[in-house]
Amino acid sequence: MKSNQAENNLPEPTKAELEILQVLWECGPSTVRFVNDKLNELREVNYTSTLKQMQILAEKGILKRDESQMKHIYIPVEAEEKTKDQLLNRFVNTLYKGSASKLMMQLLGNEKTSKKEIEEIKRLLDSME
Amino acid sequence: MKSNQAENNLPEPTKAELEILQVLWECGPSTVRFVNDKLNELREVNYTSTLKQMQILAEKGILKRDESQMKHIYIPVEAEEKTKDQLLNRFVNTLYKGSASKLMMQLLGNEKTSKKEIEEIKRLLDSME
DNA sequence: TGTGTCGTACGAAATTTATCGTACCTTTAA
DNA sequence: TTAAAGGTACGATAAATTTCGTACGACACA
Repeated sequence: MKSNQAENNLPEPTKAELEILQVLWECGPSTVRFVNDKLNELREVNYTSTLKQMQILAEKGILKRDESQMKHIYIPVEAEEKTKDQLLNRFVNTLYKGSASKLMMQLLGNEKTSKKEIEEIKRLLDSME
Repeated sequence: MKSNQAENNLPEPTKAELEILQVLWECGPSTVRFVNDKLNELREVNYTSTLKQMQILAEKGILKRDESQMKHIYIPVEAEEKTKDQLLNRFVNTLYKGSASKLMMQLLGNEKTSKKEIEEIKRLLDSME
């Protein structure tokens, strides 16, 4: 008995589910075959594994699908931005007690964050006036 | 067969493990009893569950422990910042293709991020010259 | 010197997540 | 009109994570 509902309503996608969402976000509504091929560019996955995942995603209400054709087309219910927002919120809450600026500090102190990125961020903020 | 090694060396902490790390980060080196009490302020967990988790954490090399007393004292091996860095990197890579500025944009567009936070971030950046 | 309390060790069950095998239906082309 | 290719459905299994029960050793103290 564990609810795990997001602040709005949809359950948090798992790792494997997120992988699939990424493909759909990048490529738009797709068939299982297409998504599976994409995934196999990175790692080996059986077609039916991907199928099952996408069916689960649909059950959970994270994806909806067009069944009018034999090749079902899967579509994310929520926009990419909205889902990422949820994940980001969860992340900030968990690791930085909800403080975005704390996260920023971490980001800026992170050697993996390039000078170029930092410049880009500044530009963004300036243009926000 | 799944390695799941971070860019440096330590395996990624799981959810339950992260909960424990947070307590240790906040309160410093602690006994199982103490950590378990802390966790129970939020949710019900059996003492031995926490014990087991912390033993696993120690096995994995994420925690070390002082066994000189009967009440073992557990201590994170890596500094809080370093571990969070890893998690943040993974997060940015996964969701934003490694672009910190993309994450920033998401953060700034996020209604949960307050004006006050945004001001704070700007101050940070300005003081970074 | 018991006996209750508090500690660790650790196997095993429960849960969650991920992967796959098999059945079976549809379409297509020889 | 059938065989092959390719689709969905779905239970079962595997793998990873989490939780817990039980055993047993240290210590305090009546």
